[in-house]
Amino acid sequence: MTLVANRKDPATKYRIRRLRRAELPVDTVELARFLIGKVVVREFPGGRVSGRIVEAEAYPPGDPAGHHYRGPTPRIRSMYLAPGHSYVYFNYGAHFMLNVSGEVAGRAGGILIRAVEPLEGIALMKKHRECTELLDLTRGPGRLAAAFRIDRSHDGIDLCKAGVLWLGEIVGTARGSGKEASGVAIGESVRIGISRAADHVLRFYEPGNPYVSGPKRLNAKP
DNA sequence: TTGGCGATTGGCT
DNA sequence: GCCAATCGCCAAT
Repeated sequence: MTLVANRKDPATKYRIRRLRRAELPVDTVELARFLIGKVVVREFPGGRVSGRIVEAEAYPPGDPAGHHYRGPTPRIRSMYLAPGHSYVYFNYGAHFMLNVSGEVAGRAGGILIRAVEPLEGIALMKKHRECTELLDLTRGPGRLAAAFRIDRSHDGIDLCKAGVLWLGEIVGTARGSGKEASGVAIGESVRIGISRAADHVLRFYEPGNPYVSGPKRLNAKP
């Protein structure tokens, strides 16, 4: 199932290797699936916060629900970067959203990281969120950004490079990778909270994982 | 220059 | 389950 069992062993360390750009699918929808099971790592001077991606949504080129639908604007410039760059925006006057660019440079596509399963730095996440409920720390895009203290300054970062924010894969456990390596199916559904293209099945999640957000009807288990 | 609106959350019924 | 809060973006004036 999940890696939640590791809570029983606080000393558990994860070995995480950074993803290389060359291994990322150059396609927003494929990359969204690929990222399920991968890890978001946030480095602080005092420690590290990391979490395993359990839910993501694709906003591919031509998608009426995508910010890039009406052509390029200053805000969305990072979605035009090569796959594996961050696109961070501020929404509803209150929350930052972390996205990963998914198309070849010059073409816009984004993947919204909607939820992660906390791995390292849980105490730090609780502090950032001012919340002690483990299940509420990173379940939802706004919460995840707050727990990782991701803001506008993290827009346009190369996530395949060492730095304050990067993408990785757990080394040494089958649960570290996505569908192909683990053999576990990835759930699919329509996306959450949008009005246009509301019937497109572009949301991907790990069935049964308690850190997946959204209503039950969208989170069918295997 | 302005107003409508949003890839959400948390609090209250 | 419903709904207000809140503010940056951008299309239209």
